[in-house]
Amino acid sequence: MAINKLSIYHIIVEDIKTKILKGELKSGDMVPSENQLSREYDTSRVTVRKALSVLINEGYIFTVQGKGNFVSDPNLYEYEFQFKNEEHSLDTKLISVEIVKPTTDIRIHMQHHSNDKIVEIKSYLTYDGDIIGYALKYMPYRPKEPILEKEFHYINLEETADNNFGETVKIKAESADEEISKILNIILGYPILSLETKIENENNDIIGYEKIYLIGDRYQIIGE
Amino acid sequence: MAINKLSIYHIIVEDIKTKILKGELKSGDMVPSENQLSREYDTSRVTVRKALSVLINEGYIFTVQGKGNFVSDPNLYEYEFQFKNEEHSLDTKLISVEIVKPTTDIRIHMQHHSNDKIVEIKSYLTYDGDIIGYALKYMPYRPKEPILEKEFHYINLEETADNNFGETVKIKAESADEEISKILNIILGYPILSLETKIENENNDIIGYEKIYLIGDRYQIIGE
DNA sequence: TAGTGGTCTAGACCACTAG
DNA sequence: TAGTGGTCTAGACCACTAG
Repeated sequence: MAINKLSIYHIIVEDIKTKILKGELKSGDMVPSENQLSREYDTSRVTVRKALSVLINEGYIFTVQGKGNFVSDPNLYEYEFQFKNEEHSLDTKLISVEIVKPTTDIRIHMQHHSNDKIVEIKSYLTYDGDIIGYALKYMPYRPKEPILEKEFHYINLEETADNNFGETVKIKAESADEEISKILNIILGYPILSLETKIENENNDIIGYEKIYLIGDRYQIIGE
Repeated sequence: MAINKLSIYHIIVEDIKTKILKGELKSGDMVPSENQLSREYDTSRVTVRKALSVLINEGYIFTVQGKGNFVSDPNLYEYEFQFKNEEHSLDTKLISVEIVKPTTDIRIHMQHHSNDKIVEIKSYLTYDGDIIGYALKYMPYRPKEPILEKEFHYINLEETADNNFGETVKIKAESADEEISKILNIILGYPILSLETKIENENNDIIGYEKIYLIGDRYQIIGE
């Protein structure tokens, strides 16, 4: 096997990875600034940014402009999950599935600190065929590792009863906004009851985030 | 919504994407060399490389040192998904599936701290054919590695199995805002019941986010 | 050998964040 | 305001490819 001469940015990448793996840099910690790293490695800022881009791309850190780069939560590189319907008359109808860049809001909800794109699933909630709501689901998306030939499975969001993981639910009364009103064919400001769900694993990491918008004057959610 | 001024590298990215989508650049075709693009866009090679790195990252092209950059196999960024409808009365109707830049709100929800695009799925929730809600789903998006010829499979969202993942759901009663009211065709302030779900993996990373908007005064959800 | 991408310099100015 | 990341310049030299 050939021994590759490490370029400066590779060295920086390996150093920071090592610090993260050793625990010297923990989740949420700020990585030394670009200027600091430039001085530390006696290199240009461009080279430092090249190194950071690699780390961002691999999910080790994430960037917040004006603040710095921060260590991500431990990543999952495989996402297998599906969405499941409630076992009631309430049903869903797929609107769209997209792989997108997550918004800040979504990232916060999902505690998604990496640079990874996420899967967004939009669907209608129907009851006896009628659209009574709108559901938004978010999941981290990751391509397979080059070596690993695995498939991504999106596991049922609803089925959480039989697992050991936790979930948090928020129930809100909202007014239909432009997007939602369009989607649900209701007027702006129309009251909406929303259910926001965070799916967590045994480490309390959020592995999924879902928000369901129910047309507010038609349904009332009673839950826990 | 703010209008983002396009940087040079963004322009290059969009131009090349357009050419690929229009078929002017086909799978296997060589992208103009870095020097050619530098001259064409009257910019530095560093900026051109920045643009190419974005395209590489998104799976549109791949690099071969000493030869050039080449358009990836279209199949690489296509993804398949299925949706299963329970035979219940509540149903969903797909509105759109897009790969978009996440809004701040979405990023927060998904705790997605990068600017990566995400998959956005919009759908109606119907009941007996009537639109009763609107669903927004978000998932991280990642193109496959150029070399890997794998497909993305979006497995039935509704169909669940016993999985090891968790989810968090927020149920809200909202007032229809402009967007939702438009989508759901209800007046501003109209109550909306929303269901927001975050799907997490075993590491509690948010791998999916969904928000469902249900017209609030028409339905009542009973669950747990 | 000519052309390609890979790494890197030593700056510059802009945008965003927080006090 | 000071510090951070974002974009960009106008070069340089190295590594790889193919004729």
